[in-house]
Amino acid sequence: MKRSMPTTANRPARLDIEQMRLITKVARLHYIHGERQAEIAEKMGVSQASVSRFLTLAQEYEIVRTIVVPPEGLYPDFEEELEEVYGLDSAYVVDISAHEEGIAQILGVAAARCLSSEFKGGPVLGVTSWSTTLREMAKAMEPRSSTGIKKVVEMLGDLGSPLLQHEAALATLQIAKALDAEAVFLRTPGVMPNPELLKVALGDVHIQTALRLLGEVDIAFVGVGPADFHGPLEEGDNFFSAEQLAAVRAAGAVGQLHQRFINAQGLPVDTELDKLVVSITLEQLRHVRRKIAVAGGAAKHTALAAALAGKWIDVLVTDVNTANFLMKHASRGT
Amino acid sequence: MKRSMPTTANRPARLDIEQMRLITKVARLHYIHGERQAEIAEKMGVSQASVSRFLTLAQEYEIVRTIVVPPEGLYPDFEEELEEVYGLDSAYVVDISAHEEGIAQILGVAAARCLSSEFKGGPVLGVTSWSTTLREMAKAMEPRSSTGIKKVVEMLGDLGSPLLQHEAALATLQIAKALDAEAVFLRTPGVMPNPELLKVALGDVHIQTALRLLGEVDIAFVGVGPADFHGPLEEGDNFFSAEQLAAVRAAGAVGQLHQRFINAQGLPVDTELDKLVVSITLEQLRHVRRKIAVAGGAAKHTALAAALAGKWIDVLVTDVNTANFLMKHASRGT
DNA sequence: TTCAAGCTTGCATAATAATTCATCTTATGT
DNA sequence: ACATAAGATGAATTATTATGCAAGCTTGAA
Repeated sequence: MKRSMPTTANRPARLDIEQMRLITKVARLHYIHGERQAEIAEKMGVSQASVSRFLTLAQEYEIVRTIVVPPEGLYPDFEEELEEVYGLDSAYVVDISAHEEGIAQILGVAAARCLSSEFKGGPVLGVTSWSTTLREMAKAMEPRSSTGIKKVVEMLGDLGSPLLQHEAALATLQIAKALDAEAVFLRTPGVMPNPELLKVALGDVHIQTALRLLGEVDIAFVGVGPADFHGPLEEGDNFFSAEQLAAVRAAGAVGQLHQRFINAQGLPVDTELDKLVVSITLEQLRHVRRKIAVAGGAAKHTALAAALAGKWIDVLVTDVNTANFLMKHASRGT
Repeated sequence: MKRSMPTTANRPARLDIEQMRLITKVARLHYIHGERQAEIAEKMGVSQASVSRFLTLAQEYEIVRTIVVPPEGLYPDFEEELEEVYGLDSAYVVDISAHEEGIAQILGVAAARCLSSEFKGGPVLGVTSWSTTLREMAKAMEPRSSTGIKKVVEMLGDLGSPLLQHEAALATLQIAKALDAEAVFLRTPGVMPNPELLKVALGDVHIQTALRLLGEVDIAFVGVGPADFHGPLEEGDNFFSAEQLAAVRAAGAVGQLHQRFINAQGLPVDTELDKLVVSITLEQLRHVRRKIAVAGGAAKHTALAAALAGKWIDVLVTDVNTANFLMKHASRGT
């Protein structure tokens, strides 16, 4: 574990399946069963040096991933208060003060960790993989079976660049695989230029299947964001124009859930834009039993407060600063 | 990362928040930024030893977790479980769905690895080339030298049509060639109509040579099948009659190894039929050092479970569905 | 066939990490 | 205040892991 860490994993060409098997086996023996390289080497009839090299390869191919989870329960007071004030089923507040960068990664990892307690029953899980946080969560998820989840369905069409779309699809697949469930994609632009094009898209049978499934979602990762450009999005790619966003803000929108706009009280802001979006509707979202939001960072403060006010969230995973803001906001409001 | 791995993380009492932050920070510096313990120690003004201890704590508190994600199509967890539950030397599980047509090749590679890696001293290899799986394997085997194998001997006489017999002989030859060994054939009907004809066959000197060699087999590809017609066999050609099979099933047989019947516990089912078969006896098979079974498919599930129960298999190569069945079967059994 | 380029492997060893042990701190009972 | 035990800490040591290098194996061209 020396200098092979720079995370910038160069992705060499695909390897022989036999090689992969070997690497995986070695990785499991070392990291899961805790055997020393020398032991493994003897067992497999190779040199310790080779075992070391296999483990390096395992890192490069991301067969092994080392994740650092911010410790849980450092802020029990915040968590209880948030649950109390906003009527949440549960709140997770993580500490990001020690870490300059990568809030999305930290939240994602935290979310992956609290999955185990949240996932009971419910055969259909809804995700929005275009969110950076959720993609990080996908990476940090450990494969496990016997979750009740049968299907993992995307709740929002494509946004952003083709590269981003690809990554989103990959993340959905990773989540599905980790839960031993089937992935259902929603491969169509998430925001259409005009209502007619949306009608055309709805003709596709795959799209129809996915959209029908959105009415049966049991657990959803709610995507919360400001009524503005944010994250990896820019004007141009499958998204609203600056004018459209300005207009909807003028109509009172302060945030959106899967690109469905809401005002400060959490009520839907009904505009024409709503007819351009391919995503779970607020009406459908209302019937989801468990709505999980994983979000943090100053940019999302107001939107989160709105979503909470509208009771759109059952489980919140956020950072301590955001928790702080939300508490102050609540006391100001009342 | 020495011997603190046993997963049985004892959960020490809750720690100070500052302590937690410190540990998290150290963990991130080390695992995410890849800094050495000495660097971190200097940066934080403590000794390298302390950093090491912090990292150990991080493991214990599960602030760092190392996850192993098997590549698509690999099932190391199944393999380990099978080895554990059935006391196998090694198990090899392949993905059927992904490589619909290439599965035979994968099995071949697997078998070749079993042969090459573990045995130096075993000069006699036993095969049953009438099995479809084994013939496919023969085709896929790459020539390799320096296996200790000197002779490849057929362990079961002819079954099925003349064409099939020809293919079987060819497969035996291919395997022998690939291993740079001598092929010893057993060119006589595998199932005789009556005991007298069997005696006649035993008069042949070639047959005698082959049968004598069966007592010295070191490695065997065990042929496992149901107590029924199966594979390319039909009533009529060198095989039991439907009545005979029904009778032996009534006597408790659920499967057979080279046409020697066994019951659900893997114990021999002794009937008259045993005197009609020209193949390695169960008694002889028991003394084979390495018994390799390459088998899959729903038809063989029960028979495989029986063979495993009777400890007739040391190395198992199978498909993921069969592995699944075998695991469920094992847990039901206990 | 022969040769060389390009890989792979294992040995020996350098680099890194874990542990022991003596020492120092701190908390607590008397 | 003193004694004592429990806990931390770091220097030195031991254990483990990574890597430079040369030898061996393949492949492909001549």
